[in-house]
Amino acid sequence: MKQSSLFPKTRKEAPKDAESINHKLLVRAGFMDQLMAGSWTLLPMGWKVVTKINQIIREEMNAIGAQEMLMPLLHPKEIWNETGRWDKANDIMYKLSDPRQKEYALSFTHEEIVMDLLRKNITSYKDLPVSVYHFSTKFRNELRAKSGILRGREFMMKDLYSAHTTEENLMEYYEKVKDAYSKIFRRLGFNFKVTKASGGVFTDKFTHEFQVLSDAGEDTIYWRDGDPEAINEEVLKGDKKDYKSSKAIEVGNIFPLGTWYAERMRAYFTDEDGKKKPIWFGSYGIGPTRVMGTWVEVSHDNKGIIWNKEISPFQVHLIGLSGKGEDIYEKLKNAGIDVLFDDRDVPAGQKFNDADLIGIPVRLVVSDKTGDLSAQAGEIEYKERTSDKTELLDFEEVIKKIK
RNA sequence: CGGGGUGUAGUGUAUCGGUAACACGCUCGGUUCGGGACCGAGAGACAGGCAGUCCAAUUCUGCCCUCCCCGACCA
Repeated sequence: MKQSSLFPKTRKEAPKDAESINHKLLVRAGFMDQLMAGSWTLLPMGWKVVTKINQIIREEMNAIGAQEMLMPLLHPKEIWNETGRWDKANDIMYKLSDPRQKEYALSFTHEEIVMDLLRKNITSYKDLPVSVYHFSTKFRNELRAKSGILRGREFMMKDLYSAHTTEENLMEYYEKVKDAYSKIFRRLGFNFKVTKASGGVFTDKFTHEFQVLSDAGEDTIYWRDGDPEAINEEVLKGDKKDYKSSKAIEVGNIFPLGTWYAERMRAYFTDEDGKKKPIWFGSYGIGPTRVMGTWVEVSHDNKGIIWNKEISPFQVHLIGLSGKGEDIYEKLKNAGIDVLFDDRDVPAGQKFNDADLIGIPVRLVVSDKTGDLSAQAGEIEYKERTSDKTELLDFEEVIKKIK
């Protein structure tokens, strides 16, 4: 991608209302744009980042046998009435009606929809277990959207649902998902804690949250060294004196929901003894857009964002000075490298500042000073976003470093 | 939803009763070309909206809206 045609341009100043780090940096660097409170466009680079986050999630979901699909976002009132959540979730659910007065909800989650699929398609214990997931928009009427992209009214979520014949089988899978989620957040590079929490409007049982330690978080979690899990303040009763604590951002949450949904929606299967039994159910969510915002909160400096190679919008940022770089750009592309080539006719300082702001982990510079592969010796300046050191490498060495 | 802020060119700000200025950005020309370079010339705003006060309102008053922050709420 040539930076001269990248949409949009970077900004020198953050919007004046922006206070949170992710809001300031993601807007300045051109990753997202605000339409209204809690509502964001993911601009081309922002979408690339989210796509990479999604891909990591997808790989780990597929690895535990989950099947990807896509469900509607416009839901009929009737299905929400079946569980009583049309009224129970009134505060958070966007409701609308069409010209004929038929009422709908914009999806804030999909338990009811999956349960409907299950009752239509699952008849025997032989049909279970099943786990399905999708990536889609969630609408939640937050009383107060805030903190940039961390708490929006419309955001992306990967939600996974699993169905089982027994509680044991559900809990076995629940643990699998817990491991898969841990693997995802480890791959993404977060310092996070698996945290015991309550279930909110979803279940009376305990649940687990995946909490990234950050002052920008809304939750407070407690843990003791050596414990496998932290505890959310909301469920930690009693003495906190032996615990360490931190603010944290919830990036994922898993719920062992049990048979509550199946009982209300008549989703039964026939077991080995020919008896009708309710399906055991669990749901599991990760918010990729919040993950992006969280990454910026925990990985930036005073110059800009610092992506890691897993979710960086591009693998390398090639800066051409004095009109150089085009041939290196072509070579990198041909080598399969996803490169952002700053071919703009602007001062070098502006290019370097933008590179720092955008935060691609590897920066290459080609100029009169470095020489040019097509010319003679061929040297490319190599620098990592997190380091002040630069070194001169030839093309092959650069490729080796990147891969 | 309660409380507190906020709203002026694309962005960030100034003016604070006499009809809007500056910086950045943008356009054109020229000089530059390794950390947002320089010179010159331009374009760009019925000052969030609606009422009201006043000879006169961006400026004062009221209502509404917006966005941000604190709280409540919250997969």
